[in-house]
Amino acid sequence: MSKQATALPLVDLNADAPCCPPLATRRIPAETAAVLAPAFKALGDPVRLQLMSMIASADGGEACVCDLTPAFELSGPTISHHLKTLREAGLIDGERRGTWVYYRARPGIMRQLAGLLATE
Amino acid sequence: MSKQATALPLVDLNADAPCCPPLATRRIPAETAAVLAPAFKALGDPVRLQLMSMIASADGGEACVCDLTPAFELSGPTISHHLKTLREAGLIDGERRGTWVYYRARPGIMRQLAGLLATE
DNA sequence: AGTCTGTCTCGACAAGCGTCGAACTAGATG
DNA sequence: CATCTAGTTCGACGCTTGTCGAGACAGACT
Repeated sequence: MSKQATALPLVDLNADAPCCPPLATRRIPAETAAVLAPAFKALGDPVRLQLMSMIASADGGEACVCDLTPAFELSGPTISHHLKTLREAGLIDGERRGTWVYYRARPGIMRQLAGLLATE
Repeated sequence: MSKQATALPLVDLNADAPCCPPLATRRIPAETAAVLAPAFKALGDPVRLQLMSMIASADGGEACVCDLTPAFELSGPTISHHLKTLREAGLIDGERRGTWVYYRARPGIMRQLAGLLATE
């Protein structure tokens, strides 16, 4: 349930400190782009962007799938698929507790992405 | 050359002030997600992420296609296609000056995206 | 006008993605 | 054990995307 994209080279997506200077400050190396692009890609779908926001802004920092699914006019498998995509991009982490599954945001990678886009 | 995604409702991608509170503060409305997701999607390709960085970090704030293309092992049409994608996402703006075409980053939307991801 | 160079458009192709229903698994509860 | 519910996985379907080569277009320079 906490499966990670396996082999995260050179860039630590969980670090608190920014991995790299803003995109506009210095040209991103190809390896960095290869690691970070999938995270942006995962956020590049309206449903996943909303899911991400619902999870990150949820009370207690976590959201139950049972609360996420009915917020969309989409089938359960489709929501599950989007959550898997976010998970494999390293943006969220899921945990089963009894009957329900809860997801929480991984703050490290969010900081990496925000730092990269910073214009300062 | 400065074609825009036409009809930007509710959210002004060029504004200097953030359009909305961070993703983790309040749940993003569907309309906002629909407007912002395409920008993340455009950044969700390693080549485009590098292009974006090369343009945004270039001397004078602009980069010539003639300098961008040879930086990748890709055909001219492919680079041109990626630049068009970034353009249509509102991330860059192109201008022809004589023989060459120059692209520059649109700082407003970058701020919107960074603000949305801010964890504060 | 002719030509050369830089960039874009077009058409094609394989690969990837979003969606669904059906079938499956994990826990809870009878 | 039987059954019910919450989520996930699987297989399939059409649509989108990344890539290319061929050709078109725009300026510069003979």
